[in-house]
Amino acid sequence: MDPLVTAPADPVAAPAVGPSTDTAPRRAGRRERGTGVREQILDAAVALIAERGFGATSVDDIASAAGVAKGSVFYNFGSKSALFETVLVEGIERLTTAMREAVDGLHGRAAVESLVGALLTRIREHPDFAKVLVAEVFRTGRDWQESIRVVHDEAIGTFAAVVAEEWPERDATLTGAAMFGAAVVAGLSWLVFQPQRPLDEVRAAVLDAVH
Amino acid sequence: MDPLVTAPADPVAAPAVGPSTDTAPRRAGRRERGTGVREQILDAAVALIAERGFGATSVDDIASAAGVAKGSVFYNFGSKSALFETVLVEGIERLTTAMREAVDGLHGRAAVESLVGALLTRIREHPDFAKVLVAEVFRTGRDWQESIRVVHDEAIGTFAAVVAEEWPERDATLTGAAMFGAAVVAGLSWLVFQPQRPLDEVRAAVLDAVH
DNA sequence: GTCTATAGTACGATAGAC
DNA sequence: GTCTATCGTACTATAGAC
Repeated sequence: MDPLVTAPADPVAAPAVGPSTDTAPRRAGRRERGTGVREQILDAAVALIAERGFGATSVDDIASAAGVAKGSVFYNFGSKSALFETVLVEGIERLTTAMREAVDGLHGRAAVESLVGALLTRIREHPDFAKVLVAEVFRTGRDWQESIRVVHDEAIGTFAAVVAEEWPERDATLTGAAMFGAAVVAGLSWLVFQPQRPLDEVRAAVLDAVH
Repeated sequence: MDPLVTAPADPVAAPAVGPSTDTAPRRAGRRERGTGVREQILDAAVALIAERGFGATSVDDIASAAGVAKGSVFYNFGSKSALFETVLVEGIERLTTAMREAVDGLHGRAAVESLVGALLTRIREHPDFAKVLVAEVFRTGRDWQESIRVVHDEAIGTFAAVVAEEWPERDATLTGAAMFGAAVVAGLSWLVFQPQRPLDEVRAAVLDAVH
């Protein structure tokens, strides 16, 4: 009766090296994503919080999944809440950038199609952040409420701008929320419950539903 | 740096009566919703968990919001997880019933319109459960995963059945997920970010988006 | 800048009076 | 069946070695 299912392999699986197997552990030459203590912690945090939720994920869990000591988490982020807020803010930036690039120069139906495709692509490539976003976006009264409001306004606002420009008779904000919701819920249903299907089918279904 | 902040007035504000100010505390004559220890606990739990999340809500918080002692929570539900699973299961039952009644005898576009209206009405009347559902529905690997899968399948399946019957060329499950997502996200955006607007406008916007 | 060790607290759950 | 009191644990955060 236990989950397993999705859980697509831990980000790092705890190398758990001692403090000084290498004397120069962070030479900072060329560095890929996920390298560097800070990035490792962020990656581990988003993966664990997506599965279990913020409250059910301890800093111990995050630290050992990232292969660092707990003290390093607090040194780099100050508190568990601040770590989570960093996860949100960085994820929002990436999501917003991708959506803005997708609509750039497009209008009306073509803009919606591009936006839905970009959103589904991001959900496929970063499902953990998508889950965290959905779980937190309607929750009021937490430390990171302001960051959440930004996600909501940016993500839905991108759809709303297209609606306002092309279909001025519609309510842009609510229609934008509906379109965003259609793409996100279909996208996560796809990844969580039937991940083998190709992206094109999902995009087609969303566009069938929202046109 | 501690939370506090919002915490918008407890549902019951802890009457905190001693054990026997009344010698016959539960005569079980006529009883409205929310009366009875079990129902008070469930109501308090869904309200608090919707705002703060499962992990950030303690059994102490739930007990005092419900005006009962912590021991009563464990006597009635056995564990914090089991309490939450009860919240989910009972909410699912009510949601499913409402949606099934809404489509009964209808087909195609009329069925979709009725379904969206029923869903928005339920979200307005029980926003706490809607928030909990959205927060948990894509999370894998928790105690109540099976209950979550049931919510997903029932709620989306109701839309999917309409799609399968009326538009057999479409992918019923994904299209149903998109429609469900459109209604839920627009509905919660409405209640959380612009609650003054009338339901009709929200329904119209959702139907604009999904037609 | 990362580690280990620990302080201090809050939590889930249980036992027993009433 | 609900209460109060308490047990044991696990957690966030900090201090200090390296």
